[in-house]
Amino acid sequence: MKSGGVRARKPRFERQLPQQRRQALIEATIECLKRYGHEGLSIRTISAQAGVSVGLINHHFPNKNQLIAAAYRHFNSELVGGLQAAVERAADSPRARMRAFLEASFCPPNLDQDVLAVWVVFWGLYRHSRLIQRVQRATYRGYVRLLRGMLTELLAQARAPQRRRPRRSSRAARPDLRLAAIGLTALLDGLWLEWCLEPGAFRPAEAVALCEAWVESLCRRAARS
Amino acid sequence: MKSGGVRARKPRFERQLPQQRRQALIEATIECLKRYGHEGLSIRTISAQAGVSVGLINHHFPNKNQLIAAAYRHFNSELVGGLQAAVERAADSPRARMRAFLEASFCPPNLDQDVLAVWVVFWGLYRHSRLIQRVQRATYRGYVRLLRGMLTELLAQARAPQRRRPRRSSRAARPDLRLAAIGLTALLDGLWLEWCLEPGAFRPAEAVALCEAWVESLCRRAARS
DNA sequence: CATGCTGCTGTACGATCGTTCAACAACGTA
DNA sequence: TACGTTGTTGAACGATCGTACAGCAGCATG
Repeated sequence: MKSGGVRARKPRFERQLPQQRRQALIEATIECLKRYGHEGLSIRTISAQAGVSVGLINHHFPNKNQLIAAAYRHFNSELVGGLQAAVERAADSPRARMRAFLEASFCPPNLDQDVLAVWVVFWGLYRHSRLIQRVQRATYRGYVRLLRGMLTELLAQARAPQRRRPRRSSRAARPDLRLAAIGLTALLDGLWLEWCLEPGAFRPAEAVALCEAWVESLCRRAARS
Repeated sequence: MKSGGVRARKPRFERQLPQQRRQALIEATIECLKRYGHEGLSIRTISAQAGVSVGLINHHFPNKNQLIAAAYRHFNSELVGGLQAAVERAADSPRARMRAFLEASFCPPNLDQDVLAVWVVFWGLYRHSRLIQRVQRATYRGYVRLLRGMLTELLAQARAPQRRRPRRSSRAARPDLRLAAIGLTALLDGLWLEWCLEPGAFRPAEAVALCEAWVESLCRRAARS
C-alpha cells in the first residue's frame, strides 16, 4: 500500500505519443520477424509482442502493409546509418575508413543469423509490393553512395602519388575498375550471406581480410594508371 | 461430331499415375511461387494452377509443408543437376570444366529474376521448418562436393608442373587456399544475387570473367607452393 | 472536481486459410 | 457389358487472417 489512502489502481494501459507508439510497433514487427519469420507478420502476433490490442495498429497505420514498409525503412536505415557512423568515427585516411566500413559490416548487429532471416522475409515481399520497392530504392541509394564514395577516395589517393594531374575525368572509371567495384560488392554480400548461413565456416576477420585484399589489388591496378 | 454415334462426352477429369500427378503438383507450386511469391503458397492457388481440385493435394501429399519441401527438393536438384551436367559436358581439362561450371551458373535458367524470387521464399522458410532444413542439407552437400572437386582438380594441376611429389597431404589445404575457396563461393553467389537484383548492371560474361580471375590468382598462389 | 480530447480496447465481420471426407467417376479387367 | 479399384471432386469444418468501429479511459486542462 503506497502513498496514503490514494487508490493505487494500476491503469489498464498507458497513453503514448503517436510517434513513440509508432516506433514501438515498428520494433515489435522486427522482433516478430526475428522470432517467427514470415508467420510473425500478423496483426495479432505483432500487437501481442508490442503489448497492445489488435485495433491499435490500424489506429497508427492505415493498414498492415504500411507498417511492414515502415519497419523495412527502419531496418534499412539502421544498417546504413550504422555503417556510416562507423566510417565517420574512423581515422581520416581513406584506407582506414574502408577498413572501418568492412569491420562494421562483419560485426554485430549486422552479422547475425536473425538479421539475415529478417532480410530474407523482406526480400520475399519485394517483387510483389510496390511499397517495399519504393523503400528499397530510397535506402539502397544511400548505401551505394557510401560505398562508392569510399572507393573513389581510395582510388584517387592510389593514383595521386604517380601523376599529379589525372589523365581522364575521374568520374568515368575505366571498365576494369567498374567491374572491380561490382566484384567488391558481390564479395562483401556473398561473404556476409555465407557467414550467416554457416557461422563456423570462417571468422569475421577473415572476411574483412578477403575484402581488403580485393581493395588492395584494385588500388594497385589503379596506380598502374 | 466425331467417330460416328459414339457419345463424345468429354471426361470431367483425367486420372493419372500418382508419380506423374505429384510431379505436376510440384511444378505448379514452383510456378505459383514465381508468379505470386509467398502468397502463391496456398492450397487453392496451387491446385488452380495445376488444374485440379483443392482436395487432390492432400491425397498425394500428407500436408502442405510436405508439398513445399518436395518442391524445394526438386528446385535444388534441378540446379545442381544442371550444373553437374554442364561440367560433364565440357572438355576434360580442369580449367575447361571450371569455365563450364561458371558459365552455367551465369546463364538461364539459373540466372533469372523469377528464380531468385523462388529461392528467397524458400530461404524465408528455412529457419522455422525442419523439413526445409533437411532438404537443404541433403542437396547443398552435392553442390559443395561439385565445386570442391573442381577446385582440388585445378590446384592439383597447378602444383603438378613444379614438384612431382606433394610436400604435404593434398587434403590439408593451406589456410589461404581454404580462404580463397570461401571467397570464390562468396563472389559467385554475390554476383549472381547482384545480377538478379539489377540485371542491367553488368553482363553475365563479366561475372564469369571476375570469377575466373579469382580462380587464376588462386592457381598462381598454389603454384608458388 | 468536472470536462474534452484522443489514444486505446476488444468485439464483430467477412474472407481465406489447411484439412477432412463422403460421394463420384475414369478406366483396367473379367 | 458389368464390376472393382482408386484417382479425383467439392462441400463443409474450424481456425485465423486484416480491418472496422463503437465505446472505454488516461490524462491534460480549466
